[in-house]
Amino acid sequence: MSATTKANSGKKADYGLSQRAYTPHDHSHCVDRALLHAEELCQSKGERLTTLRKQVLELVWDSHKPVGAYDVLAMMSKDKERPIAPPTVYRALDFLLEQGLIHKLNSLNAYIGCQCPGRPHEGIFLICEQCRTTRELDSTAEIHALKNAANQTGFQPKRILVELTGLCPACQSQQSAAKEQ
Amino acid sequence: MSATTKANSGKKADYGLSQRAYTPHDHSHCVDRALLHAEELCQSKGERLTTLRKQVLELVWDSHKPVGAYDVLAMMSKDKERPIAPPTVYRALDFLLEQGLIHKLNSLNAYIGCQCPGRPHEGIFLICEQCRTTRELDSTAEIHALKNAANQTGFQPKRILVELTGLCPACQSQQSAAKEQ
DNA sequence: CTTGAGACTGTTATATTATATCTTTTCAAT
DNA sequence: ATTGAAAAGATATAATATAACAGTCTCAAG
Repeated sequence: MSATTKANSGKKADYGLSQRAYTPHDHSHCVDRALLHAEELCQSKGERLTTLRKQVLELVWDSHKPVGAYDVLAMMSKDKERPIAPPTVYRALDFLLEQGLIHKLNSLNAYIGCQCPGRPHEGIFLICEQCRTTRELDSTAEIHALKNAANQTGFQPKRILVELTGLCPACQSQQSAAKEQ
Repeated sequence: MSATTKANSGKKADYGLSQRAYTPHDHSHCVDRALLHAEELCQSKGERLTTLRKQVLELVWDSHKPVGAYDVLAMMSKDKERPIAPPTVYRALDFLLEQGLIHKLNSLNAYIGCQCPGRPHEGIFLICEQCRTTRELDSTAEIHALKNAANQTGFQPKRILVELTGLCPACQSQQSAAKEQ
């Protein structure tokens, strides 16, 4: 088949930080960065990033994989006498969605931390069907092309949702390795 | 704004039949056509388009708006002593999805008839946030662009989901008319 | 025609995801 | 301290979807 090469040999756009989703790394840095961004963003907008909301954000950022609302719920309830109730989690998720700090993946009913908050943008998500690792492609050109195509038909687009499901680099090489046996 | 004209004046891609979703028309034709296509397709593939499945397909095609599984359920149960159970509907929907006769709109948890079955394709959906009328844009160019962009990053895309939410031509003119008052 | 295997449907129960509503708490501004 | 608005707690329930098993239909092989 085609390009499974790891290091992008320089030709195309810089896909930046989120590429690290696929490679081992000290994930606590990602979480720290996300929390810091969130603090700053909320500060500047006069929004309240409460303990609860921060905790939910941190749990959503638990990995580079999408997390269900009830996963968050379970994680939060773990070391509590009395479990948290769903609305508590959903309200926090809704807040974070509104602030653009997380995204909802509609094909999975799950949530993932926004990899480039601040800049308002509409994500294109690359979801690995095997390991579920999900990466955000901040590619405005394609989004524009889509919106233009829609406009051509008289439709006035406002929000756009793009989710690609397939195999991430790691899972591709794993599969081809398995085949060689 | 732009092109709401019925007969496409030749310049751009042929957005064909589905444009009619926005304009009054004898919808029974759409349903008949869909059912006929379905018959032919199943025939040719050796699949069984049973009464139940046909009925579900017909109900999904009830309008150019997405329909929830439980809407179908309700419609089917209406003139029955004993109501239909969810799995019955979901199984039929799954079958129709597999055959490419309907699509699922993930942002709405709802289903809509495929406006160009047969040709395997991946839909781009234009969902009106006001009247919910939904139209399928059979635009392969943008899909390719997206897949390419994904490939550039080493991701191997398999399925793709694109949903645009906004205002359909009819609801746009309604809104601007309302403003003029 | 019979029959048997597989496909389809029925039925019951339950899982998963999400929201409505009302109460209590927090917290910043007065 | 008071208070008013926003946030969080608590209870109930809605909406969407699937698991598991039993019964029925279909159709081709005998």
